[in-house]
Amino acid sequence: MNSFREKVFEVVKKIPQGKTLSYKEVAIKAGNSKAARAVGAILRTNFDLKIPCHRVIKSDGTTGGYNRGVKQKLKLLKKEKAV
DNA sequence: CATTTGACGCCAA
DNA sequence: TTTGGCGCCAAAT
Repeated sequence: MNSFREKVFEVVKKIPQGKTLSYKEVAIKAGNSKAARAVGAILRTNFDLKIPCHRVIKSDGTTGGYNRGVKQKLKLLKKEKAV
């Protein structure tokens, strides 16, 4: 974790299957409770399949966006949360 | 280097 | 409940 993004990646990678964290939660775990926006920017610019970014949603409960398409994100969440 | 944009969050009206 | 405004951070231009 040499930068904030590294921390964000670590946090998101640690999200267990069937669970979802809000951008703010991820930001807090990464060390900046106000960097929710930055988390989205980071996940958006970083395409890493090792990062289950589909488990990161808004605090409102809405999914937000996804680099593979919101439809895919909804489907993944539905499947993972359903189990 | 300065400015703008955006997968966000919270508050007030 | 919905809309508008402000704050915060990282990446893109």
